[in-house]
Amino acid sequence: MSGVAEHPRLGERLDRSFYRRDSLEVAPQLLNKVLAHGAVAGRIVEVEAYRGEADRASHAFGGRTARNATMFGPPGHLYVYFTYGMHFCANVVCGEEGEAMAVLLRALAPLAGLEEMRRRRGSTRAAHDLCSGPAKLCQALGIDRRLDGADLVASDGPVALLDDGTPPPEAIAVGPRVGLSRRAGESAALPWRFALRGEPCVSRPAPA
DNA sequence: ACCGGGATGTTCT
DNA sequence: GAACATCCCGGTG
Repeated sequence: MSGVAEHPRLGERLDRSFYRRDSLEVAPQLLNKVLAHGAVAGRIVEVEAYRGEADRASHAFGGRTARNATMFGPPGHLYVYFTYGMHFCANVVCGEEGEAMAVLLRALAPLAGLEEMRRRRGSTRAAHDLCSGPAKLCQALGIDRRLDGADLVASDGPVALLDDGTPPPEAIAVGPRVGLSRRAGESAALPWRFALRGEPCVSRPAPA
């Protein structure tokens, strides 16, 4: 049974065709969409595009492995990975199967289930800090490795990406991706991070 | 405000 | 053994 079905007013699921495009095109269009896991949901305010085996910053660089298998699969699925010994991060798989394109979800503005978020994240936290980072939002929504590969399009999928009718953002801040290391090389400077301008829930201040 | 280090374990060299 | 698409807390200015 899907928890999302208990809250149909949050919006309508995006369909497969939404994801079947270059991650650079999908990324800015994910802003203002809604990510929901059960009764807990937030509006997407910050994302980053990763673009397949040629992208030195991507987990897909160097080809398919056990960890990144979901990225090489069909679009419209969730790629969840574990990092730094304690955190999970979530991506949306884009493009065509085998292209290994994805969009990292970096921050949400909390919409529903704030009590549950606070219980998972720690009760002393301000609302704007519940989902203001890629690992924070996974913790707040209860997303972990069990949800790697979850289908975002299937009506009974445990995680949903929804359009709730909010219009596309008027002002999008664009800048370099966050947290990349030496291996990323020159691609670390590419402006593939997108955020809502003036949004308090982003993981760090929007670039100029 | 900024900066540094520790937590913690999976993945890849 | 090193690196890691991070986060949190405690130091200093």
